[in-house]
This record gives sequence, structure tokens and C-alpha cells, in this order.
Amino acid sequence: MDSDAARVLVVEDDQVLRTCIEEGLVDAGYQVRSASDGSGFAAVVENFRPDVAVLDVMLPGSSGLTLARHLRDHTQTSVLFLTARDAVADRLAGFDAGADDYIVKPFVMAELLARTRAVLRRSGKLRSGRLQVADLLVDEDAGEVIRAGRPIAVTATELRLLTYLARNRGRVLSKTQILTQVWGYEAYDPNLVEAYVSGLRRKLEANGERLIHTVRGVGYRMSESTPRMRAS
Amino acid sequence: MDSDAARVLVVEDDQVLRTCIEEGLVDAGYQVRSASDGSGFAAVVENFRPDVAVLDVMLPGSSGLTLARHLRDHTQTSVLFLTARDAVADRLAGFDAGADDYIVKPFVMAELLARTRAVLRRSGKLRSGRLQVADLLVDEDAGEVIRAGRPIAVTATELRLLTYLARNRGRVLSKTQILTQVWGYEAYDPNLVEAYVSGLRRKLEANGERLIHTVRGVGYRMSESTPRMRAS
DNA sequence: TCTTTCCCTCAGGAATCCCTCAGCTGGGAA
DNA sequence: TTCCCAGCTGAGGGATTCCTGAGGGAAAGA
Repeated sequence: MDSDAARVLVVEDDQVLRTCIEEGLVDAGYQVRSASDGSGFAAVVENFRPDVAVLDVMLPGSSGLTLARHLRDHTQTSVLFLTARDAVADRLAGFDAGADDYIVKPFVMAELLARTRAVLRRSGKLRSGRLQVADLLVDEDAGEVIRAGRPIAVTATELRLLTYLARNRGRVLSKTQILTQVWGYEAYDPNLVEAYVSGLRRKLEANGERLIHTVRGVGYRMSESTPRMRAS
Repeated sequence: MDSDAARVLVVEDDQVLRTCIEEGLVDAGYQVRSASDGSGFAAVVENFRPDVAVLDVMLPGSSGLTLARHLRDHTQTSVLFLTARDAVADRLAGFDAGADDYIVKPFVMAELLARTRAVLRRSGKLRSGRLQVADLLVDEDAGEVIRAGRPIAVTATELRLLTYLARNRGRVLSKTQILTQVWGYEAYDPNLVEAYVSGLRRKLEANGERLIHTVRGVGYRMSESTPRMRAS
């Protein structure tokens, strides 16, 4: 499992954020190495040979853009930039330097994971992130949701929620758990989850039975059908 | 049993609540250590190396958020926050993503146990939460109750009670004990327990023999069959 | 800039759950 | 047998939880 796990290199100077990212990636099954700045970058890249690098654009010393150019020139490593919201110029410069994608701070862990997967998949370093529950197919990387052969249009937030539910299919997830994992701590109103579940249901149930079940007083569970197993 | 029991660290300044949580976790088979504030936190973490930390957000001295950051920086410990209902927005807003779940006070011990297990399972530190008594299967993770292959619909409270009974199968539990663990009441109307046991029996015994036995004058015991103590 | 889409909030209504009450049942002792 | 009391259980009201349509504000796209 570990040997063919993708390798991710994180360079981020804010220690709290860096550790946070690191753990999120480790939890997701990646091999991770991290650094707070660009010192010794070439050596780390040489040794660790990351499949993807998550780089903060603003770094003390050499900027993330410089590191990205180094990667583009010397490796096949994909690049994922972290950038502040108002630094629009950074985005353009980032793509010029060979970035594969970028994420605007502040962001939710689920988004970073999704983007990382997408980048890895595009470069052929990861098998597809497809999840299936009954006749529902969620292609996280492609951002596609298909039920009974018919594509269903979902928004970015709906996709994150659906992915989280599908990945934990068969388990009850509390609303607070969903809020922390899908929305982060900016949101706290359980009704937010309810509203999104409601929207998802309307879209999903147009072509089939209910997949997102309410467990009153506990949370939601995604599963094939109401536990109607075989009777004797 | 103890050596592979998960380790839980509790930090809560209210002594009554802390002791309560501690006992509940110990009863559930965890190794527990607790503290009333963040002093010496790093040392405790270093020595005890908890799998999960239950942290009160509001603490004298350093807040639970600070402790959580320390954990993120130095360990792989999962975090479960305790917070007052009206403080959720204030205290958690702006906190960098990554905590695993939070529980709003006031809460019931059974819920804390359920959430703790969910967090541990997510990080692969715990075996599945399935309990079996005779042909009754209580799947706490899925929120499902199945008897003889047939699913049985139970409410959240019924599930908490049933889980508590099943986890302590073979042992006699007093009504006071049940009220404390399942409802969080110190002392209350025993009829509340009686009423719920009654409801559970009706649902469970539709498909089989009695599993929740009355021990007159003492309490209830869940077990496969009536132990025929002194017959003759 | 203008339009479209999306995200989140709000509030009313529906569903159902929780707990209480009161009458009943049955075991055990005198 | 009779009495007493712990335990059982159906009914119902208040409270909670959940669902969902509508709308404002913000971001994205044209």
C-alpha cells in the first residue's frame, strides 16, 4: 500500500497550515514530505522524487514560482500552488511557471485532496478516483456524477459532499462531522447540511431510489437501500 | 486487551464533567488520561501518545484550540472538541481546518463514546463497532439493528440504550446506571428506562426470543437466554 | 459592466421523537 | 389466598428534528 502510494512534497512556511496539510495527505494515504522554505529544495526533490508538489507561492527566500520552474525544468513532478485570494497576478504567473492547478487560501482540506487527486490522475500517476454506490457513479477527479447512465450536474460543494458521503458509504455521519470535513470550521449550522442533502436528493432521485438516508437524531448515511437484507 | 486498547486524552476543566467522561471511556475499554488544563500538555502527550484527544474549547490558560494546534504540529492524534452550543461560531470560526468532529454541550456519554469510536475508526485505530448477542446484530457505525437477517427500525435513543446493553451483555445494569450512561441524568424516573425497554422488547421480540431480561429489584441484563440459576 | 450561477441563511410546516402519566400485570411474601 | 410493590405498557402532548422553497449577497463568467 505504501510502496505504490503517490508521493507528495509540501512547501509551506506557516507551520500550522503545513502540518495540517501534511496530516490530511497522510490520512488520505499519500507518502508526504514537507519543508518550510526552499532551502535544500533540489536535494529533497532528488531524493524523494515527488509525484506532485504543493507549493505556497509566497515563501521566505526563493518564491514558490522559482521552485516550480526548477521542477518543470528538471523533473516530471506536477505542481499545485497555494495562493492568497487577492493575489490574482500570482495565478497567471503560476501557470506560466508550469503549475497544474492552484488553490486559493483559505481552503478546505477536502478541496486540497480533490485537487491533488485530480492532478495526479491527469498525469497518470494515480488510478481513477471513482466511487460507486448502487447505480450511482461519482468521478471525483473528472467532477462527474452519473446515475443510471445519465450525467447529473452538481456544483462544487455538492460534489465535495457527495464524495464524502460515498467514500464513507454504509456509515452514519453526523452533521458536525460532515461540516468539519466538507466545509471546515467556517460553517456550523446543521441546516446547511440539511439544505445540501435536500438539493442532492432532488437531483439524484430523479433517476432512482433514495441513496442518502436520514438517521434521525444521528446524521446521514449513504447506502444502497434501506437495510432490507435478505429475509432468511 | 489493555495493550491494544486505544488511548484517549481528556482535557476538561470542569472536574465533575471530566471525571464523568473519564469513567465512561474507561468503562468502554479505553486507556484514559486526563488533565484540567493545558499545563504540561506537551509532556503528557509525549509520554502517553494518545490516539485521540477530547478537548474542551474553553479552558483556563491556553484554549483547546491551542492544544489542538500543538497536536497537529507534533503528533498524529485525532481531535474531538467539546463546545457550548452558542460558542460554536465564535470559537471555531477561523480555526484552520482539520479537526475530526465536535460535540455540543450538553451531551450524553453514549454519544461521546459513539463519536470517539467513529474518529478512531476513521484513523484505523479501532476495530469495527459491531456488537452481537445471539442473532441480534447492532452495528453502531451504520446505525443499524438487524435480527435474524431483518432490519429493525430504532430511534436514536433506542439505539444508544441497545448499544449500552449489548456492550455490557451478561451483566446486570441498574436503572440508575442506565440513566446515567444513556441519558446523562444523575437520578431520574426509572420508568423512563422501563418504557424504553418495553419499546425495544416489542421491536426485538417480533423476530425471536427475549434478550433483555428483567432482574427484579436490580435492573436489566442482556443475554442470549435466561440463565436458569436455581431451578428445581 | 452585466449576467449567471452558486453559496448560505431564513422561516414555516411536517414528521416523529421523547417523556410523562395512569392504569394494569404479575411475582413474592405474609 | 391476599396484599403490596416493582415493573409493564398504551396513549398523548410538547418539543425537537428535519425538509424545502425563497431570497440576498458574493463570486464567476461573458
